[in-house]
Amino acid sequence: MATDSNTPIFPVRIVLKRTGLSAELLRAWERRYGVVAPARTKGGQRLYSESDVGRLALLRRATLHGHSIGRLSELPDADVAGLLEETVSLRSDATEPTPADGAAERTVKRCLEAIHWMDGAALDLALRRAAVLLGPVPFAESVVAPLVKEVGEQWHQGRLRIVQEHLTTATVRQVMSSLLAGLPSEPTAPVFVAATTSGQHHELGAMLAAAAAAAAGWRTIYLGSDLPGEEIAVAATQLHARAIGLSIVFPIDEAATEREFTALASGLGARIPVLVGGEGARQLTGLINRFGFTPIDSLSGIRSHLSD
Amino acid sequence: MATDSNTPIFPVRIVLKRTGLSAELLRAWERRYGVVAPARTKGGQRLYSESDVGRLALLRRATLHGHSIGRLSELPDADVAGLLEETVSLRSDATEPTPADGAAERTVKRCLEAIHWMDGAALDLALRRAAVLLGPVPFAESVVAPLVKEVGEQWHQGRLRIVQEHLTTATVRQVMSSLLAGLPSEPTAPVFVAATTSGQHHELGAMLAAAAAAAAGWRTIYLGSDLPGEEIAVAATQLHARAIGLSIVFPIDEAATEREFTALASGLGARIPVLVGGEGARQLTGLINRFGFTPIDSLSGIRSHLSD
DNA sequence: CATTTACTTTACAAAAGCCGTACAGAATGG
DNA sequence: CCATTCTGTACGGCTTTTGTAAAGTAAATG
Repeated sequence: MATDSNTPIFPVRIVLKRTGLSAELLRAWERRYGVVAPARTKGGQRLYSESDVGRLALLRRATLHGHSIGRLSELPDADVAGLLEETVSLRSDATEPTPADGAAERTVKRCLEAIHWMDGAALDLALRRAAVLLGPVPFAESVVAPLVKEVGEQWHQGRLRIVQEHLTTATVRQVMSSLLAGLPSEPTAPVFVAATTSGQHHELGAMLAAAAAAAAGWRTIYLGSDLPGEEIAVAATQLHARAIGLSIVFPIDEAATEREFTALASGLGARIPVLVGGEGARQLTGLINRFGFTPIDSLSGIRSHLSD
Repeated sequence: MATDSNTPIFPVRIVLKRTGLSAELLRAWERRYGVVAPARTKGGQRLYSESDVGRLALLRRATLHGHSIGRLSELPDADVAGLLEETVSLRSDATEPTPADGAAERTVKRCLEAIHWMDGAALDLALRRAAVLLGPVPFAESVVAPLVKEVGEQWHQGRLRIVQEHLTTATVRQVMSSLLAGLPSEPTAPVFVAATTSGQHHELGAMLAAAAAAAAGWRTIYLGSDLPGEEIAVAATQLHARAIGLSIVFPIDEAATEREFTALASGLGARIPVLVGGEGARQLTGLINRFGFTPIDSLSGIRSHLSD
């Protein structure tokens, strides 16, 4: 092929965009540590290859997690990736604070501010920054989930307008879906169907479930919000889904939910596990168990359930 | 064959229209980089072939995404397309050059098929391919708009299930929003607010309006569907919107729509133009005019209105 | 034949890059 | 604690790249 991952083709501005580095810093890294050695045009301008970009993005994430560029620069890509993986996973159980750690809270705060001013661009920017910094899964767990919860509460208390909630939904959805698009998915992987039952208009919970499933390697189909149980059943059957994720937030209407569950359960020929999350799941555990569904109270809960 | 994609038939002015290039720039590209070598008439005027136009459109889009024309000019079409896909954040399995003409119709057909089988991945892929190939505006006009219309009709006739409509919405939304994210936007550009009034759950019309506005250089805020008129007014005021886009599809309920319009109009302090599109706009022109709003019947209608 | 459209060449200017150098805050190591 | 790196950032002068404009001529159009 004419363009493999070592063909120098990307001008510096694209590299900056994709890695989030500043021009000065990138040049400093090259000059001082030789992190990459881009080809040059006749006139002397840099031309980077796909693998250069990958390495730079990796290095940047690693530095943001506290590693020093001087040391990293001597390591091959694989080692950097290993190191990064190690630190990120360490953080989750060792609760050792790293520089990137307060980032989640700060991002949530900044997002709430942006939502208050209805500044969609700022919201988008803050979210994307955090997404790059943290990686898809921690981003979903430590930024989106708390943000959604907070927005839900404020909206419930009348401290946020409907538009603000809508704007949040639209923006978060954009960011999440562009993240999901970046996750690899095997055509043979088991299928996960995410949706929200009739009357449930808050779709971010389902979106989060979809993200968690996708990150766990499942092929994820996101059906959106406000779907009759019967329809969900049809889709799940036709798609040979191996699991279904529902989100119930508000209103928490036990009778209506029961109707939907009944329709869903009777429409499902085979026994397909149904995971139910969201604020509503906490309050309706009885109902959920009665149908043989599984209540979920955190994103990591989804992950562990999907591992089976 | 008399007219294959290499037959030179297009005079320069058509090419300018279709690619969005300026005459000077096009000639500069030919002179300096030899991006295409059009045939000439006896008198020396340029005649471009279909594949020339395709290549030029592709190159233009790639440059807008930050690639430098000097490098791109050395690459064959397929590589440019590959690069573009990559930088617009897609993964490609390469192959299939297809810089062809009936692409739009074929894509719509393929999409309908995918929708029928609820194959979200295939739908996504088909849409993204077409989006890269055609560019945002033609994509919206010649693929998304017809597709949405067709899906709406089939759904209305009961030939499509609710899930299928939802799946379509979710997927199209993803693709569109990743496209929109790629469009440049000046912080000083006028603001366009797109939404759907209460009771209107079909949001793709508003999404299309948002795309058209963004492509015309506006800063676009997409608020989503099912919003009370009052809320739209608040958002538009706070954001200093210079225009508002609404989409009305179904149900076409004149009384309800009038209520929403009243709330919207009374909430808008300054006179802000309100564009109303969708199937409903055709049937409610009287109402729309009564409020001083502007009925819109095509995407290009939006564009021309926003030029003022 | 007059007006519009298109062509070529030449030139200019803004944008984007490059480099060297410098500086300040943080981290490191005695 | 202080001195010494290590790192990120900034400035200023220069080159390359790219888009746009001007001037003069020729072709097309009605």
